[in-house]
Amino acid sequence: MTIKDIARLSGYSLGTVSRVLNNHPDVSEAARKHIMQVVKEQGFEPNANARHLKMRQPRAIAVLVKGSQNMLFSDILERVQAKVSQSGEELFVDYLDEDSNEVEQAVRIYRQRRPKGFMFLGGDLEFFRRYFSELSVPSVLLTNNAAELGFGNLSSFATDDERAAEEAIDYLYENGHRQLGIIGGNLSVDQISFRRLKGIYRSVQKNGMEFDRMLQYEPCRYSMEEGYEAAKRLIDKNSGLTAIFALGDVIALGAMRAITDMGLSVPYDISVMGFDGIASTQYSIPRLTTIRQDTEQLADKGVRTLLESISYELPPVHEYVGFELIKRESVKAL
Amino acid sequence: MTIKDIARLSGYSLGTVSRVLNNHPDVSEAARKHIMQVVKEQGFEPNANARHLKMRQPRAIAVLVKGSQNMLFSDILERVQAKVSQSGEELFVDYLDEDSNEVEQAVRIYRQRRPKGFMFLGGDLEFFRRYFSELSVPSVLLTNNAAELGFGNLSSFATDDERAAEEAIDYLYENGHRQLGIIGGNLSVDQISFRRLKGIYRSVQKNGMEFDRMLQYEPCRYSMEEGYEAAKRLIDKNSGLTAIFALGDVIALGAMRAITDMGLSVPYDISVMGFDGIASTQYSIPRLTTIRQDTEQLADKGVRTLLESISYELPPVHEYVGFELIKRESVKAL
DNA sequence: CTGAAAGCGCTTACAG
DNA sequence: CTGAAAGCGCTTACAG
Repeated sequence: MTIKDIARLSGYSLGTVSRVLNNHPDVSEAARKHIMQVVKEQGFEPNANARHLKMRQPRAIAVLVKGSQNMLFSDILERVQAKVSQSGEELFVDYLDEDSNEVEQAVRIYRQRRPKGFMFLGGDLEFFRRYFSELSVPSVLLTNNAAELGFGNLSSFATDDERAAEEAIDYLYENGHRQLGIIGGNLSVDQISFRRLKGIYRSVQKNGMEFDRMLQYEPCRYSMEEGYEAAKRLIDKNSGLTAIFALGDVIALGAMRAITDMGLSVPYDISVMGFDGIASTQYSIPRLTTIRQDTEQLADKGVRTLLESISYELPPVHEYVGFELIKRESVKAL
Repeated sequence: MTIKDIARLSGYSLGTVSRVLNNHPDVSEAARKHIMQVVKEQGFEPNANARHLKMRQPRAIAVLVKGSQNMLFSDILERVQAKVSQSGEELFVDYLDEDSNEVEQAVRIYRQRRPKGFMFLGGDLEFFRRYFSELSVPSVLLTNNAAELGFGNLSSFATDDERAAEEAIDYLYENGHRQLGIIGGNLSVDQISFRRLKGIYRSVQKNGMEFDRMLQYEPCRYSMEEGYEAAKRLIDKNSGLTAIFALGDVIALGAMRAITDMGLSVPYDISVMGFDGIASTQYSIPRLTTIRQDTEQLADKGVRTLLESISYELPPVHEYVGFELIKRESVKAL
């Protein structure tokens, strides 16, 4: 079933059928009606490959997601999908490992499929610095700020990780905690955890606290499993801790389990705080105190900006969206 | 940059370049080497639209996932992706709402993109019965058994939900529980929960227990939030329960939170058991006793069967993969 | 082993 | 308002 069959069946020419299918104005009402009816009857849908080949400006927007198990990203993706499909665009979703090169992958996808825009859920600025110049279509990076890169076709929306982490530590400080442990991330590689660490230092200094990186920090990846192990290592080498700030909720969830397994209680022996605000933190026992990233804003601004910069020539924008410190049960006042 | 440019740059014809790109055997070593070098230099990738348009037998496999927040499906998807990309195939992933019609969506995708196979993560047999005949490419349904439908191009791999649920209840019975509550699913619509319910009834009868559907069952969707509410409703109307079996882990996690909020303890006042075996059940407090579905087997058999039936004409296969009852902390012996 | 040519299913100036 | 025709970037018989 091709457009040719529809032409034959309707008695009109190829061109007219195509015009009807593409909602061109210069076609008679009679033709439109008749052709649409045949299209319905046959359940015909134009072949996307042929269409894109011809149109040179394809409909699809590609989304690259770093980590398929990342609940924060699934949350954002779900919203992005709703908004994009509402605007009639097509979405092409691709998942990558947490530490693979999303920009190289985007370049590959660009050459193969010519999407008209890219949305990155998570991204490493180093990869962007090195490879992004090969990408000429409008793009948006979510959850990481790319202002310093200065690319003309790359916008970004993120949480102000530094300020958010600073507030987290301030909150712990206000609640009487002086011996803090930090788990998660990897300062040398990952800018996001680096920024959060920076905010942590700022609060530590501002409040006149001590911070011994050897004794109070354990890096780990963003998973419950690694959060569990990191918390154990940290507590093993530093038994004086009264609170642990995890750089991600899943890390925090793993840490709470580890603390419990060590015969300690959250929050009576050790308080725990997370970062992200994923749904399950509301149902954990105890409920997790965390910094909620505004996934709705992130998705909304991201999609709007991407769509706009596909339609018009616009300068890139780099914005922080609000975050919220959610006080729940996992932090105790000393 | 098209294949034409590569032809010009390398001094060979279009056809030869194409042959090199597609690894055809009948091309000289010299030509292959030279052309590949030019391709490398230019970072050229053939346009997928043109290729698929011409080849009529496209590379892509489409995966339809019901529910983007479903951790069981993300787990399976991650494995499916690894296996498929390892075999050099392309993957097209599309997410749907939990209750939207995946088969209609597949028909739409088929007409637009002509994938050479479909993989369904989750699926409603009613939708398959009504619409699947419009799909003529090899397909595999995961986590639900489609044997009764008898389609020649649809295989399926699933957990034997009935037996698994029966074992779950047996286990609760062996541990002294007689007053059971069940939450989750919706017998009238959803076959999977219907099968689990069937297994539950079987165990109940076999063990000579009582079961009053009004007082011992609360349907709900697969989310922590609904699990939370369902558990509350159930306990409110029936205070004698000693154990709750949730038809999904996320439901169970929500239920544990609800029980705790009611001032009760898991497992000392009420035992809780889940279904699925998602990773976070290992880190919840208490750790959740559950039925683990074998996502590795599901993904492996699913991908292998799909790939094979794309290459050869094979009769469909419908198999159950093993499951495992994981005994953890949320169930107490009475 | 290689080139010239047809054709995949569409869209869109160009005439009329 | 409509049709005939060119062409998007590829692949693959068909000759040689």
